[in-house]
Amino acid sequence: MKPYDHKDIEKKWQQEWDKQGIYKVSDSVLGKENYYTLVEFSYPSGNLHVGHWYAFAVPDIFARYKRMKGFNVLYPMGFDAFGLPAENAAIKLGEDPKTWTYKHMETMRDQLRSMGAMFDWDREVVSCDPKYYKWTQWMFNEFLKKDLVYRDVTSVNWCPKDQTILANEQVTDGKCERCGTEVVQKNQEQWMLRITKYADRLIDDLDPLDWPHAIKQSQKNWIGRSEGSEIEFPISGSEKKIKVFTTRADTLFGVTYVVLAPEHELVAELKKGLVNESEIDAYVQGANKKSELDRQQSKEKTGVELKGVTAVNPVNDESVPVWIADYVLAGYGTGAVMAVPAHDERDFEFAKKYQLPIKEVVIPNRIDVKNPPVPGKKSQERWNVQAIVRNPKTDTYLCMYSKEFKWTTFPMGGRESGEGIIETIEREIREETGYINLKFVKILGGPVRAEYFAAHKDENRVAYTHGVMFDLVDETRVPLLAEEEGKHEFLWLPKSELVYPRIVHAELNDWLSRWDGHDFAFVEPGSLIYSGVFTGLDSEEAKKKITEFVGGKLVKTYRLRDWGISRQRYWGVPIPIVYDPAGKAHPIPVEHLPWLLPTDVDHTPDGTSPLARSKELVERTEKIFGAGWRPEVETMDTFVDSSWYFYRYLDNNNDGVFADPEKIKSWMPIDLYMGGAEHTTMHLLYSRFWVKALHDLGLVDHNEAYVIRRNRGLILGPDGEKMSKSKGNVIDPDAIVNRLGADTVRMYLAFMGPYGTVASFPWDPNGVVGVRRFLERVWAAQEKVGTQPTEESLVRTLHKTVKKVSEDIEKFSFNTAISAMMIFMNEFDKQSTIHKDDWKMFLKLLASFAPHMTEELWNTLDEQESIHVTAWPTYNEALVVDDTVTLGVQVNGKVRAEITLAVDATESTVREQVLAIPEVQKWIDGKEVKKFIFIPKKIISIVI
RNA sequence: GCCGGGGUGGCGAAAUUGGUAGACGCUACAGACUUAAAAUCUGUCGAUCGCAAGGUCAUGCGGGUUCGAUUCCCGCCCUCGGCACCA
Repeated sequence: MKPYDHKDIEKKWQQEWDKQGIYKVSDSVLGKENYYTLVEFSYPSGNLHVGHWYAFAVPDIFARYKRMKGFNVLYPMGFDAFGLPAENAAIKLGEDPKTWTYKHMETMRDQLRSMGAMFDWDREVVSCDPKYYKWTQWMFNEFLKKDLVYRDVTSVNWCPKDQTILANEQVTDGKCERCGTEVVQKNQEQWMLRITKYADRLIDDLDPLDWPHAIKQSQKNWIGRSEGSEIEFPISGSEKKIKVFTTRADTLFGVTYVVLAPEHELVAELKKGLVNESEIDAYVQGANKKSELDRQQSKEKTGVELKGVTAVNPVNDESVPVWIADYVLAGYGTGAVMAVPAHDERDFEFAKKYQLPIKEVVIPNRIDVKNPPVPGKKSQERWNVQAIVRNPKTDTYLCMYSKEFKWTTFPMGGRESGEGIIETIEREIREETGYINLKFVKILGGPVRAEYFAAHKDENRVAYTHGVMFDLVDETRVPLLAEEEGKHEFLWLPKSELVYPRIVHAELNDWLSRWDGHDFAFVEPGSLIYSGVFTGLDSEEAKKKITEFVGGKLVKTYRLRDWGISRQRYWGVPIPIVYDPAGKAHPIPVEHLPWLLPTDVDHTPDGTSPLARSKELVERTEKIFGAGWRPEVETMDTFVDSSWYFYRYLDNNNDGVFADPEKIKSWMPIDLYMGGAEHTTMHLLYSRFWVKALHDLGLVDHNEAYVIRRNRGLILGPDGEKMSKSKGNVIDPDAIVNRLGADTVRMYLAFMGPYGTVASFPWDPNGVVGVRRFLERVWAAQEKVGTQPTEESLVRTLHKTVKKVSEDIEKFSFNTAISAMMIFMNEFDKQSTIHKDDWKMFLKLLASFAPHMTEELWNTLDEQESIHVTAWPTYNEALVVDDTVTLGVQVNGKVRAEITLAVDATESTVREQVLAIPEVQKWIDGKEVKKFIFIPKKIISIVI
């Protein structure tokens, strides 16, 4: 036997497979169903790291398995080749971005080939190839026709020194990462895509997808649909109105001021001639300087009043002051809010800081669980006060137990008309309990509404109750009223025993939360109060009615913004637009596509878009469209490239269409899409939008591209930290492949933990050696292959292994599949021979994990065909079911013995046998067996 | 703060979704082979008490449901990831 020389074997078979073309994928194969497995294509950064191996080599196991299972599997590979790093290299090293990119792709192709994956390289897609971006441009024009593309002004990061727009990732701590200059916000006209038009569908269509819950949730939050009202506040002495968006129209009576975002269009007009105009200017300028991120990071709220300007609350004609503050975002809702400090935490904080009034208009609404309202009884509205009387000496609280109704209450009573809260409750305490020397402590906030049935009056009550706290000064008591005498027992209870519903007040939990006296806004829905005719309504109902009453509109708003795709960069898809001499934009007709990226561009930044420096581009434009015509000089965001690349794998050479509709129909939607969790709200959302847009254009017949989505985890360095050069914990896959082989590396990655769950796994240099040891044992076992029948118990193990490995691969539990194969080898080591056919069966299981080594072993068995085109083995059902099973025997829930029984044993046949086991006898110890539980194939449990 | 994952030996992890917790691998220790080392092979390996048989405790913490809970319910703690003034 030759030693296991992975270098030889891997090189040999990679060449051989190439020669035989066993990974060429046809669009249809008779009798086979198409199966499309996809992993996000990668950026050609120049070097394959362990992350790439994890991303591509492990799903290759799955793809190979599916193929052996009889599917026509497509598992393609390509490059997301436009992007910033190539351009940075051009600026820094003076290298041409295209040369740089193609050089890196070449290196990476070699490295990817070393994986021994089943990529069909004939289908490769490269997003910077004009044959590809021709169709990116074509789609842009199709979207333009359908009004999905428009031009708008948005703010961008601008470095005044480098005279260039910066991506968010090029800004660190508000400074340009290249030169350290403070970055400012600049308004810039951009090409926008109307992704917001699809906001509802992007949310609603998520439900049926087999995607991780986490992604669905994040996308929903990211889109941030919220339903509310738009309400207009007229400005006193002006024709203008401030339109606000609110989700809490029910709190309209509680508005005490209105706030505009600093960028709000009305600010410039309203500030004119105000006493504090300069202060306002300064504030607006300050806000402009800060990026959105900075603004959100400062915790302290700031603002400035538009002194002299007032807005009119449309619901009650009250005048309220108008402020500007940067906690209000120009880009969300209407850029203006009505402030209700009593019911919104941010408004509350702001109102406290600037001493603005706080008006409570929504109160908690409780329905007593113990004495709920009785239908049919008459209902009475009451204003009540409850007293929480503390005895400071014992730290206990005064409660009254009613002998008649058998309930415990605080001293309480109804307010007579005209009577004050304190006055009322002091009277009630005196009359009901006799205590007279009390010290007032505080009122526990506003009233709480509660509905209950008052048994002593046989009527339903809607009570608005205040809570008041007192300390007992001394125990002096006066005689009770005659009618109160003997009705109650008085209890002094510690705070821990003040629990609802033991104390029957439905308001109790509200008192307890207000107890420590710290103020907060009541942001929950509740019942309206001090709200004119709307008083008593609950929040939900009031939202609609109040909006209607003031002539407002019920609207949906989204956090999601339209997608700005313009980039003032070189290395991207040129936006296929030209401007006529009057400056009007025209799409470039399809016969001139691809609209090529010019090559005569100097990459030194000079404040213009690089394409603007191309002479050739202008000449080309004038030649085609006429004198005075000018080209668009912007390129597209690279997320556009990756929004549709999966169609191009299906038909990557087609010059007449982005992909043949028949081919699209036969492969799409993608059966399985694996990738990184970092793409949750960008790539996965953009491409969903893109596919829906193509669908609406009638170009594809599916509405979603990815049926199953799984996110993979992350491989960490041996120290458990993220790999990084500065930490010196980077694992170079090339070196390990060289030392231990591709089969070992891909199999170890699969063995580290479950795939398809977001977790992180530290690379263990010893662990990978362990996998290599396993492969060595398999290699050595070829010596034992013969024509003698295999020992029966090993055959059984083999068939069980087939079952287990198949099931585990389906679940992406490659780690346990490998473990099952290890168990088989452990069994096999005890035997001296195995029959050739059984050995082949095992090799097939291992083939998708260790494609090179198994091919070599397969080949030595005089097989002509590649192992990878053979069929996945099937197991014999009779061989995987055992006829006996070992069960634990529990006595009072603790396992005390084991028993091996026939699988079809029944309770009646085993009962005597189980009770006779000495260990069981010992624990029963003559006691009565109360219960005998027999769960076939699971457990026996005896209760004594 | 909000949303979403997670917390199981010295480590990576298993556990048919309520049924004998820790499969498989790594590490460590002991032994065999060797002049020696590496490699390989054999054995031990959750904690604790015990000479042993065996007992007790153990799946982040505290409760609950159940004959039985890593799994279900309630309340906490910790941790990782994402988002964060969204009106």
